[in-house]
Formats: sequence, C-alpha cells, structure tokens
Amino acid sequence: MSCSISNDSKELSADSALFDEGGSYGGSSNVGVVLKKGPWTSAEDAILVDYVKKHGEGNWNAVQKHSGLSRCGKSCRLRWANHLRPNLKKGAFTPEEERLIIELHAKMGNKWARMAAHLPGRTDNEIKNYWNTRIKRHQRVGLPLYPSDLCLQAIRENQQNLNAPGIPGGDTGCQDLLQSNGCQTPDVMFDSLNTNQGVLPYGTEFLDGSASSLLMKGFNSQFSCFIPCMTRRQKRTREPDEFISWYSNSTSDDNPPFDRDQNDVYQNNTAQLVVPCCTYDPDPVTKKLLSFGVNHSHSILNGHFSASKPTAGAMKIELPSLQHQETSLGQWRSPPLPPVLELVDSFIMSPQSVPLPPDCPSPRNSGLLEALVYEANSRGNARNQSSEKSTGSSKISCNNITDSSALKTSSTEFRGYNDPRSPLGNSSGSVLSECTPMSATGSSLEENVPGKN
DNA sequence: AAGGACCTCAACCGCGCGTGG
DNA sequence: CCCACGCGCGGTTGAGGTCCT
Repeated sequence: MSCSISNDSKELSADSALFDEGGSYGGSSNVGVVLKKGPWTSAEDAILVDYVKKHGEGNWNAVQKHSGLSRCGKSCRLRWANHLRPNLKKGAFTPEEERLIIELHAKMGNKWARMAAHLPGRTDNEIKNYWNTRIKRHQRVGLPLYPSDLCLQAIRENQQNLNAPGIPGGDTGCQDLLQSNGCQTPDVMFDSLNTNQGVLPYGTEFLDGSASSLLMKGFNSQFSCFIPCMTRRQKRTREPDEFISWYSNSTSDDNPPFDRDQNDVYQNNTAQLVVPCCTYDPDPVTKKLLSFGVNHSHSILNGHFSASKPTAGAMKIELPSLQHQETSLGQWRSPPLPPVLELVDSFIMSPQSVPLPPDCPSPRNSGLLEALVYEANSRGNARNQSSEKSTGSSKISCNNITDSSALKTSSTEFRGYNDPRSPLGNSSGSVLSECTPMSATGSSLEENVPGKN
C-alpha cells in the first residue's frame, strides 16, 4: 500500500526533509519519545502498513509503542485512514462523485465522515478538501453550490409547512427580520436536482430529506444571517474552466466561463450580495430548531464560513444540510405552487424565469451539472450586459441569451430584489447562496449508508 | 525571469463522544 | 456517577506547486 503514496511527488519530496528530526516539523514529546510530525515517509508508511496487517486496525496508541514508529496514535490512524488502507480511491473525483458530494453536502452539511461513507474509497479528508476548494470556488465566482431545484423545492415544501397548521417554525417573522436586516438580494440560481435522482446510488434515500425544509428555515427562520457571496477579490479564477469541464455534455459551450471582468462585476456587487441563511434556535437552552422537526439542518449554499464557531450574536453557523425527517421523496418533487409562492419563485428564479429561446436548454430540465453550466454561462453573459448598462448597482443580468428582451426582463426582476415592494422585499432575494440553518441530529442517510453496519 | 497571489492537499489540533473501570 | 482513555470528526494550518502580472 505504501507504494500508492510513494509515487506521490509530494511525499517523495518530503522524504528527504522529514528524515531530519530536527527540522521545522519538530515533534512532540510523549513518554520520553520524540514523536515526529509532518509528512510521512515511505519507510514510516511501510512500518505502519506492516503493523496493521499483523495486528489490525484500532488501538492506535499501541502502534507507536509496538511498531517503533515515532508517531502518535492519531497520526497513525489518520495516515492509515487517508492513505494506506486498502481500497482507497486515488485521483480526482469522478463527475458522479462530485455530484454526489454536492448533494450529500446539501443534505448533511459538513459531515464529512458521513459523506465519505457514501463514497466508497474516499476519505472524509478528501471530501472536505474537495468541498473547501473546488466547490467553494463556485461561490466565489458567483455560482451556486446547490442546484436551484433543491432550493426551490425547499421553498415549496416550507410553504406547505407554513400552510399546515400546528407545525412550528412556520413563523412569518422571517420577512420582517430579513427586511430589518437590510438584506438585499443575492444572485443565485439553482437548478434541477430531480433529474439527478436516477444517477444517485441511493437517490431516494437521499431525497427523503428536504432541501425545502432547509431553505425555508432560511426564509422563515427567526434568526437569519446574511453573508456576502464573495469575500475577497479574486485576482484570478481558474475554476470556471475546470468547472465547466465538469459537464461532459455541456449544453452551451459558446459562452466563455467567467473572466476577470466577470469577477469584477461580482466583486463590485459583493457588498450587496447577501443571502438569507441560518436558522437559529432562539432557545439558548434547548439549542434545538423550532422549525418543523428539522434536527439536522444546515443552510443551503453556504460555503465560506466555519460551521463550528459561533458567530456574533451567538449564532452558530453551519454548512447546509437539507435534512428533514418528516419529508419524503414525494415531497421533494415539486408540488403545485401556490400562487403567491409562484411569484416568489419567479423572483428567486428570475434568471431562469426569463423567457428562454427554444434552443437554450433550461436548467430545470437538465441535470445538476448542466444546470450549473447553464448558470455559469448565464453569468458569463451577464458580464456583457454589465458592460452595457451597468453601473455599480447590484443589478445582475443573468441571461445573455440572445434575446435582448429577455435581458431586460431579467434586469428588471433583479431590480425587484431590492425593491421593498417586491415579494421578497428588501431582503430575501435570492436563494440562499450562503444559508445555514442549524442542525441537530443525524440524518436518514446515516441509517442507510451503503455498507454501513 | 522574478515575485507575488492563489490553489491544493496532507497533516495537525482541539473537541466531543463512547466505553470501561 | 465520575473519571480516564481511546477514538473519530471537523476545522485549520502550512508547505509546495501553479498561475498571473
């Protein structure tokens, strides 16, 4: 097994440096033994592998004692789990895996280990790194982390919950809160998730939860936070190309990915791009969500902040999860929209609500990947528009589909986001690019992890 | 070509949970 | 019930690589 990493250039390059115990990595003292830190060497790997073969996994603290490794048990466990254990998949995530990660994250939030259980051969660390880099970059360039349908469904579902008597969490104070927060509208679009269900190894199980509940926690939360989509200037963005390539069958390759100007457009809008997110339990004692039984939720679309550290106002911010115990797959699929919700939806989905030319594939009808491509394209196209009419406002035209009237429509709708008279008022606007409802307990996924005991 | 900015990923750290004495 | 220990999880760090100006 160690050979799998010995080929790693980093590992090899580290070898020479790390055999120097007095190097910068130093070490920690443990019962008189200087425990080594830093990258593992091939020799250490071999020792660890040999030890585990003989004694099995577990009892990691004994490894150091009996194998002669100058590594703490934790380090050994980590090394084994992430690099040495058999059946580890190496290399880039496949599109299927990427898709799965997105959806699992939407469902679970930053539960990397649980997510890893759904991705055979992948480690939580890998998934975590993947999310923190590639996926999050999408947001930095203004792309949503989650498919729009995920969010839309959440809204619809929540709307249902709102209409259902006796279900807590359906407070109407969100709007007020949002407005009081002076929230403005982010430009987030989401796409179809439904079509992805077929490719998921456990689509139904995953979809038993509900994006909706999560999203609506954002909308209905008694506590909402708003986070800028982009927090820093992006001097360069490699991601779009890479991201676009994600879709093997991209529907429109005539639209260039984001370029610097595009980034600038978003950067200029950063201050105004805020998103509704978090649900926070106002009860400091129970720390449980009041929203209709959700006990492990994160807001959708978050990706930039730590999930573990409470933020100002004692709000715990967590990454999104769409878990919802009471929902079913059936609910996941779109129920008929109430008229009011339709209106809201049209705003949220404004980019897509713009009439599309027949030849323009609708993200609603395509998979997640295509949908995101669609969005990327739309945003890329928005740049053209911004150069024409823009002026520092938060208006972002989302569709540069060839139809100029569509552009106008889109632009108008975005203006509506900031219009207090709009259905979303001054606040809610877009959908949750960075929402983060809280969560509390496990998910249904957990019980259905393939191969999980 | 050089320097800086940014990205990637392996590894570390701290915390919390479960278990056994 | 309390405490200690082992372990796993999630967040963070930092070295090395890549890209841009």
